[in-house]
Amino acid sequence: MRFYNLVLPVPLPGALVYASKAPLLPGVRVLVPVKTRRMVGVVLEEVPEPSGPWEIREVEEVLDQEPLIPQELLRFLLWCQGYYLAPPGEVFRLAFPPGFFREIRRRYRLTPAGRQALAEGRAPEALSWFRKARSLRATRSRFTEAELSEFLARGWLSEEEDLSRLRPPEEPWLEFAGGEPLGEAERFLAERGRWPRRFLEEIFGRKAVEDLLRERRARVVSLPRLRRGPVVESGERPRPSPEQLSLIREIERFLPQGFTVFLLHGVTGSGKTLVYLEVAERVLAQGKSVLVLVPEIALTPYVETHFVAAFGREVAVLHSALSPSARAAEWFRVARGEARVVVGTRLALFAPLRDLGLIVVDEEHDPSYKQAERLPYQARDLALMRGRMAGVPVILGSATPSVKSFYFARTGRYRYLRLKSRPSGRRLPEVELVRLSGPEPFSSRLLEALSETLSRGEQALLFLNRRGYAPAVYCRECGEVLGCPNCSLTLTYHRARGLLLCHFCGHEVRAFPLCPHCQGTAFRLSGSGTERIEEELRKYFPGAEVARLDRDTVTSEKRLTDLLRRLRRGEIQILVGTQMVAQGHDLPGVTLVGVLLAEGGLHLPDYRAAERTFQLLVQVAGRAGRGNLPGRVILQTRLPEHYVLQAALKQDYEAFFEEDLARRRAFSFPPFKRLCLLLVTSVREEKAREGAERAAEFFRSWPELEVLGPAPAPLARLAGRFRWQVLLRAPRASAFDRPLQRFLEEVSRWPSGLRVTLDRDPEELL
DNA sequence: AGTCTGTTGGCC
DNA sequence: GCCAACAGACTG
Repeated sequence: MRFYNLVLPVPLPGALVYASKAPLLPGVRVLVPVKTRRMVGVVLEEVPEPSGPWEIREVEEVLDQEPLIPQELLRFLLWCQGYYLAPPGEVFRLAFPPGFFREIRRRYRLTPAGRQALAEGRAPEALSWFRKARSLRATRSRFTEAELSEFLARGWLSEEEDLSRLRPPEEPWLEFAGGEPLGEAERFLAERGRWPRRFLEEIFGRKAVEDLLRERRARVVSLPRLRRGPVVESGERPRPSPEQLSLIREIERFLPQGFTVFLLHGVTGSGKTLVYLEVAERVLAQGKSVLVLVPEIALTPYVETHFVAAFGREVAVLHSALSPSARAAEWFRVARGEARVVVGTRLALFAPLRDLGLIVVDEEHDPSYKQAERLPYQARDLALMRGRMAGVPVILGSATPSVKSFYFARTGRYRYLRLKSRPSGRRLPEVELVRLSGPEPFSSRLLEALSETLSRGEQALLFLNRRGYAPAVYCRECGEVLGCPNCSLTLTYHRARGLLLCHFCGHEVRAFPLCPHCQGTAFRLSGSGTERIEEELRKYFPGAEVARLDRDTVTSEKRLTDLLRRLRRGEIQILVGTQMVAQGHDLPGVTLVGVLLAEGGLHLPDYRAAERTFQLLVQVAGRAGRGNLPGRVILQTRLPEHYVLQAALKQDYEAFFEEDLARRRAFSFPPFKRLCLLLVTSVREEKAREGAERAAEFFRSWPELEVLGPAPAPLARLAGRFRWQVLLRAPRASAFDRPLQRFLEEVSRWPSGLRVTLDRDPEELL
């Protein structure tokens, strides 16, 4: 018997030991019994026979012939686990497509006998629900234990284990048999070696494919499904400019040195993608693989198209909008080394690439790289660690680098590469600040600019980071604001839906209820959201077509592309939107960009609020004048003197950076110190407070740590739970390791009813 | 004693 | 995360 440490898909603090007669390689998956359940486990390492008091159970089945997770990734996952102090099962789940690493559950399904009983009316109509296979959990909410066992005893239901989705979906491919290719279809196949039968039949017809098989010019093999990628003509890559070429040379000069970080600073459209492509080509030629991270699902098609044009089906795409089977198939192509380039969002960081040779993080400043829920990891930061552990270069690209990355470039830890030239023929937009006073959402300056733009037949984009009609509603009688009963947030009025909504927990009430304080019936709306702005614009410009782009109007990918298409065709004159409009869409007809409240977001309790606002303003401004016409940007603000607005006015990144860095130095924020945020929540307020006080007390005994708090979180109550927080500060990240470890051990002995979450390197202090 | 409901410890 | 075991409340 041999013994192995296994990671299981449950939030256990460590690995468990199982026995196996056959030797197992680290990184393979096995099926094991856990208490009364069965689960997939991942082999970590062989261990000596343990002498603990528990019984060692045996591995039931080996799921993979070869490890799907390369050694390098395995080590990286363990590092992540140690850094975030998360259960290894939670971290390992990130490294698999949905379904590959999970508990195996029972399902119940109608048998032929059950079907017949239903048809003859002998079985209750409710039984027809089992025409689809159903989980035990879903079944329990509909039927009692007694009913279920009766159905089983009568033979109407069968019980089975759900072993689907443990492996990727496959499909038949044709493999070229060799020799001199004859005919069109055969030449096409010979060029590729093998290709999905489905696609061959689409191009050459069913008969041609059958002929190939009958004449034994090709054979059928089963391989992972190939995703239908973008249709791209290959070989039309532009040549790098002299400026790009010198940067490419610079990066290539450092390739043999292993881990090096490059910060590629260049405006959108300045050709960063071409630099990535050229370096990637060099790395692939050395037989290594390339990982390219993009912040948003919506940006993958753009980057994907360029990479597919260059590297064809060596490119795999990974993001959460792929169907589970598509994601599994793409993932498996990567694990088997069939795709050596991965383009994807933050989850692609954990792609099982073999012989990793390069990591690219595009738009590295983007806040989407930080996962907000569950395990709060920062994919950009982790990409640097994966690069360091694998000994490979990392390129961070951005038009507005994060303060942290720019600081490291300044101090020489990263190599700084600047792409200065703009895409040909495009001038910097003309930016102006307009002071906003009084409650009106529009300044006269903006209204004038809008009518000028419309009269020239051009388009305008207005930006306001607040959806709904009015962000707050006050009672006219007692003056109280209508708040969410579960959260410490005001309810937002959505006029079209006739509802008051909590934007956090989704709580909704019909507009307008009685005032919960005084039973008053009259209300006053305060402030404006995109819905109200849209309405006002219709009043000011009755002839213009006004459209709105926010989460309320854009509920699907299709509606977004429809809206953007209408805009490009000139069917829309004014588009109002939340930050969705800031994201990299190319809108050639837009010559005027208006930001209704440019300092919105600056007041947030977040040391990066200034950075985020500046980046957003530069990005929104970049939407103006991307076609042949010059662009104009109007930033409305109540704080025109603020350094962020002054820097945005001049579109001067370095001015912003210097000022922001000085502030961070003065207040001991990153990059000068490291932070860790501890959140204690409970349905009982005093429990949350006591927990936070105990935590603060605990950390005060560690001399290297500075304890700020405890204090109620800025969002003091969310979804019915009270929230208290403690902020820890230290000179080095490693100073947190021991104290946090000890703390988590202690928390496990605390009475229940409290939830403690850790956020290492928090980016928002909410 | 039997039955139901809510809480809690531990998974090898 | 989830199950089983347990405690306590209520029933007959």
